[in-house]
Amino acid sequence: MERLTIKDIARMAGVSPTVVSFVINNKPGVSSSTRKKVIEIIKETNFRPSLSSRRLILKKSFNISIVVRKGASPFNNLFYFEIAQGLLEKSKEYGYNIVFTDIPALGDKFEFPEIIKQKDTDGVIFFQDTESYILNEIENLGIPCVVIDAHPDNDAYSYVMADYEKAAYTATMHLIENGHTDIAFITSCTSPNFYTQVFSGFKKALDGKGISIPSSWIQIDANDERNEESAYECMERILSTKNKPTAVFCAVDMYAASAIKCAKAHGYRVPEDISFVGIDDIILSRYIEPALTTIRIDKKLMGSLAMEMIIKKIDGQHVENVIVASDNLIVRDSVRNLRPE
Amino acid sequence: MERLTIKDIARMAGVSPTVVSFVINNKPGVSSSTRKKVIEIIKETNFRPSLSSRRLILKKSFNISIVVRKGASPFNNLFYFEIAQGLLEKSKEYGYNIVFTDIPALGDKFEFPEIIKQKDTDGVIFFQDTESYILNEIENLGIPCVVIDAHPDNDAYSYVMADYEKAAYTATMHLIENGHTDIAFITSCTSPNFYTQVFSGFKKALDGKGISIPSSWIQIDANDERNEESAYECMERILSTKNKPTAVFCAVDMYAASAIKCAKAHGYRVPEDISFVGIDDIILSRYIEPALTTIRIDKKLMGSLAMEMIIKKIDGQHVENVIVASDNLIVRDSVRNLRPE
DNA sequence: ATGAAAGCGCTAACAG
DNA sequence: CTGTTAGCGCTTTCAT
Repeated sequence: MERLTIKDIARMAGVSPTVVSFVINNKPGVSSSTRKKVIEIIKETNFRPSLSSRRLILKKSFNISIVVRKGASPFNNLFYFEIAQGLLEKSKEYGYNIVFTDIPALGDKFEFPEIIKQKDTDGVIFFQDTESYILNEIENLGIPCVVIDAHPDNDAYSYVMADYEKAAYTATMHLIENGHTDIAFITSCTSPNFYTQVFSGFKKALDGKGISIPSSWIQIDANDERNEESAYECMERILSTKNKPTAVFCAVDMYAASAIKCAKAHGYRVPEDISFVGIDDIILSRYIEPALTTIRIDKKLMGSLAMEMIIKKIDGQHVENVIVASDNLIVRDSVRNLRPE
Repeated sequence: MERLTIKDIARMAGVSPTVVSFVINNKPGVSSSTRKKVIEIIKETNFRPSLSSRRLILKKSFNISIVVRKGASPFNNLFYFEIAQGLLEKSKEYGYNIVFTDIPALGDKFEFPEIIKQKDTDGVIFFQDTESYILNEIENLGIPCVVIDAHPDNDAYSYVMADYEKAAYTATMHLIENGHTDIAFITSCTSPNFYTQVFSGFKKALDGKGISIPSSWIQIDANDERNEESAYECMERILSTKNKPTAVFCAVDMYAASAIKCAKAHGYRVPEDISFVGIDDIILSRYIEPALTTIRIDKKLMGSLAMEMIIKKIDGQHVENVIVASDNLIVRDSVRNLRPE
């Protein structure tokens, strides 16, 4: 079965291909009667114009690449997927394909995927922190890009990120509102921007209530590569101080999972002896024991916002970076209320 | 900066576009000296032929769509991601784009994504169970497809799936080898094929040792939609029988997670009082307490096999369905050894 | 071994 | 308002 072309439709409708093209593209300059006729035939025949031809003449690929980091942790992968769903939904409205690619893990020999080298993409969306030389190269190729959930040092690139300061503030305040004043803090500091945000949110909450804590309760050596062990060690250090905190705020749910494991291993009950809050609301958080109270980061929203941004950029419009509100507290079982009822 | 074309390269090399096309496509009929010259210039200029043109003339999209179910559980998403990585790796070798799409959740009004309607895809890969009328429609459109990790009722469609019978057998044998003979079983039966496989693996292990169990220990009403509650209820039913099993085999890790939760809630210690094994090795399994002993299903392998299949089908070759070996036991902490040391 | 030319299916001047 | 026509950048037949 031969594929229909615009010519066939034109013949069937008794008009020229131009006219058909016009109605397909919703352009003015066609009498409403012919337009109606053409539309009817298109519907009847279930005709779709060849994307390949349009790509060629329009010099547009109708592809948007999403690039993820090879060898990212499974938990990050889960994020990716949530983000991807946001992207996908939006992409449909605009007629773009979402094509999935990856780049080597941090530190490995870097190379762009073929789709980018061939410029078979109208825009690219990076997931999470991306070295700026990569972003530079993309820019050099003249391809618009936006990065999702990174913590950029400057505003040279478009991004959509979560408001981690607000998240940290909300998490810490929840502890305070439950009567905690002896609050420890576990975070990473590999991304300066992330660290700054999360720390200042934490501090703001404490300062607002005039709470002070020993510096040994601030542990900044968790990191994503050795997630589990690093956060575990942070918790051990906190537990080895003379005064024990009644609660610990973890910058990321994964750290909380490890820290809780550590606390239990040392004979503490959670939340009876020590309470925990995290940020992210990863799927795991519902399954650890006790289920983790946390701040939900809306990855799907971030995905659809990023999609809107990249499309604007492709269309040559100016875009503002966006920071999505991140104060959605999910109360589960990891925080004990110290207040008298 | 204007994009280079095959014409430019031809001019620079002092040959005709035809020749350039020939060398790009590795076709014979070019003297090795001119070939060398052309190759050199291509390298120098970093030239890549326009994919759009090739698509048009070759009538090939160089796209392979992967279609996932909208609203699938986050756990499935994680599977998807692993599969996607397998696909991705392979796709690079063949120069296809992997484009990500979704279809409505089971039961919702069905519609194909645009990329398929437009036939802007050379093949499609479905993730997990897919209604056969959908597969039929794709076939009608003349687009090759393969489905991954489904449990097809017949062999009309190409698929790659895990050997769940073997997995079930291996899991159950592990229990038996640890001295268990009172073994309960939690599964779903919504997919007849899956149920049959898993049940016969379980039975085979039991029969081999002449073990018999009360039928009330066989609970088949777990299901993926209400994962958590359904498996929990299955476990409650098992616990309400007069004789308690010393172990339970769960057809899927998720069921094990819920069943363990249930056992603990009823005051049983795991694995001291009751042992558990699952199948899948989802990420969660390492994090529940105790960490779950399970059979690993290699989703990434399934992805890359599916990619090889779809490419063969696109090239008009015959393909055999593949069943990937699934007896990789991952021993963790959820099984107690009843045997004297 | 190389080149000229046609054409894939569409869009967009331009002419009528 | 409608039609003619010239490409987009490649592949491929057919001459040479």
